[in-house]
Amino acid sequence: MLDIQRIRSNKEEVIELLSRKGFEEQTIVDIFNLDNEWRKSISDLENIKAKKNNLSKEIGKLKREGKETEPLFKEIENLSKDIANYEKEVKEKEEKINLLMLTVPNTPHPSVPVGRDETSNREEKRWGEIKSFDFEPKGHDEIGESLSIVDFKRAAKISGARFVVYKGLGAKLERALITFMLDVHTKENGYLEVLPPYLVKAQALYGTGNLPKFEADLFKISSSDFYLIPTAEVPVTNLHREEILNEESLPISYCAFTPCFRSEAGSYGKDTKGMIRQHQFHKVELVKFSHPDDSYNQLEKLTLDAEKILEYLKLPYRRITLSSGDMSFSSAKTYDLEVYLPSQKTYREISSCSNFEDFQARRADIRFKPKGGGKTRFVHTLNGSGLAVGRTFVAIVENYQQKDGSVIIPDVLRKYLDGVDVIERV
RNA sequence: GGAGAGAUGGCCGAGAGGUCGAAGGCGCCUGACUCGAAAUCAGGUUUACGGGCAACCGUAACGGGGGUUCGAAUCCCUCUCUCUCCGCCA
Repeated sequence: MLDIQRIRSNKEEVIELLSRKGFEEQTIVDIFNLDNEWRKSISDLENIKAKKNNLSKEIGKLKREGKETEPLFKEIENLSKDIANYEKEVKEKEEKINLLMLTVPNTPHPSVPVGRDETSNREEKRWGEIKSFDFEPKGHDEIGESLSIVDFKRAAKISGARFVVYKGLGAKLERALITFMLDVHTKENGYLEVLPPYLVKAQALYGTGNLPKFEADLFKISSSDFYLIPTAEVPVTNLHREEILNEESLPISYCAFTPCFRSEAGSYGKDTKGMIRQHQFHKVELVKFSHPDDSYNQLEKLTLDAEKILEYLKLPYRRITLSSGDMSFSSAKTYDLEVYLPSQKTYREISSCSNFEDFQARRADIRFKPKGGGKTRFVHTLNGSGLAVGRTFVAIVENYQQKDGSVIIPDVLRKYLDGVDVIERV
């Protein structure tokens, strides 16, 4: 949620910034006008209330002195009627404003390239060498099935499309990746591991900005008010909901492994084969709560922490800055990390690292008390995948495939796989 | 799932229709004393919103929502959460 003060005092600037995200001006104008009306009404309302409070006090005083109070009651009755009317008006305006405010996306940071879609994304760097194969590299789904480490057909039998069953060394490789990533982040990068609930209340999803706009992307439990988390970002960011943190404790860095559940509504026909786009996948997520002055520095660090995993695994990748139009609703700046997939001869997203500034903190009410005293301020929240485990699995299988259909295990993972250094057909 | 108890400021804890934004204690801040510190003494110490250049003024908040009343932390309804006991389960 934006600070409504920004709309009050810098309406034109907010409109311009949001237009970069393709957000229409009218909503901001509506909010601005409603807010003006609201302030007028609330001011009137509070004046009447003050009058009534004074009369009530007066009655108390007269009663104690044993004096007549009857004459005051008529006046109070009128004031009460006025109050009821104004209250209704104020409440209606508040609700309207709130509803609108929840649909306003975060403003993009000035460093974000302006553009309407991914064609305006800016490549920041490339790392690693793209392997040249002396054969036609296969897709991970084909390799995986021939090695019997994944099974799409049986997954479909159980759960339908966009699911996979990992088997044998496949299951073990997935598990190894999770442990490996968590080890790096907790032992080398200074994150505290948390293991949060996978079912959350709607309130948590409002906090991160997934609701109210993106209900269709989520799985909701029909027998209760729970939603399945689309990412660990939701429970972990809400860890400090409605809290006032110590300034000295910032930045707070968490990493969390969770499954993620996404309905993938509207992505029919996209990535239908293989494990790229699933209803359920695993992810190790990095989440930071930062001092506002430090958050862009923390974004760089967090992105490097995610890149480190790719570098340890020797997977070629590039970093891009998403353009204003390609960025998510809540984000002020996002780096995507894309790993190279030989079968597609292109880079595919494997991590998305964002600074939300105070957008989520405002929604979830996460603040800190400045050291020298003064008003509590909202923290900045950040998060990034470190990494999407399923897609890392895909990248390893494809990049480490050999002509005979086997897959070499990257050095750093072997100790997690009881020393297995290659997955071969049995 | 059944029965009961509870939720008050950063924390503990009083308050049982008006003088309560809320006693008292702890903590924290400032000052005095001290070479300095501890101890002691004095004062201060919630948040959000609106108005104001500001001093400050107003409104709201005692778990959330609603109600009774001129007036609610206090009475009523409801929801949530926590604790205890029983059942069930990993």
